[in-house]
Amino acid sequence: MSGKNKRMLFERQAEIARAIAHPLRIAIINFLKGGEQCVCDIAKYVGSERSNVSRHLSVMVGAGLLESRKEGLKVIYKLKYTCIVDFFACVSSVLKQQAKESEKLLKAL
Amino acid sequence: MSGKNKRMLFERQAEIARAIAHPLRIAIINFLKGGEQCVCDIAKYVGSERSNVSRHLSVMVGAGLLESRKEGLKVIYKLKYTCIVDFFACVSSVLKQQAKESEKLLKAL
DNA sequence: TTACAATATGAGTATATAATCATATAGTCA
DNA sequence: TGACTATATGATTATATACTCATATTGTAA
Repeated sequence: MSGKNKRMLFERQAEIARAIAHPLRIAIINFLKGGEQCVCDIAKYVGSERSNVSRHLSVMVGAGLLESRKEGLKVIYKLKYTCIVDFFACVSSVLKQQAKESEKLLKAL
Repeated sequence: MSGKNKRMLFERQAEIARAIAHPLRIAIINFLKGGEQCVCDIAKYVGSERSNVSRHLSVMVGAGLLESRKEGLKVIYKLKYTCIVDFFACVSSVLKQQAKESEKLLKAL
């Protein structure tokens, strides 16, 4: 792959990572793992203003992580690619290893 | 898990995602997949100022993704958790699916 | 039609992040 | 010692992101 194409790929990958990189959005992804949900229920779940949640949802739609459909007054969002969830498997293993390290350190005191 | 602990977990996960979410840092991670490297070589590889690269490296060290050691004048950085690389497997599959979609759309015109 | 509910979005403000340049620190070697 | 190299970091500026409030849009139902 050429340098220019690599740069474009890294840019797109960063876009997706940025779309994940917010605690509220991670909470939303976790909620949507259990199935599609409307904005109002997502807002209730994550405990934030609907307008704010709506913006975070559109960030993720923009990055291609979510898709939505209308159902009467409501807009229903769902995860488009379930493999996003795998990301958290990796992150969790990192956090676990970090926790182990701190534990070791603690015992050494 | 309690709501408070969940929030803390999401915060830590977001921290890690943020530490990945920059094209330069993704380029660095890709470079380090091949083995540990000094700042000067990383800077050459990604085509950026050493001071800038140094900052990006410290962001990733701060999030616990990298570790470093001194070797004479040089500081050598390496990936601490190789599973970080798995994240890109997921992202790549998302990008591939998105590319397929655009292709379909293109053919329909 | 009017009143209401769910969602989206513009505007403003606050905060975070990134890049650059200058400078500091630490190690090497003549 | 002094000159040099690799790296880190303070200060500045530019840009991006997040949150809030007010308002617009769209659909429902009386």
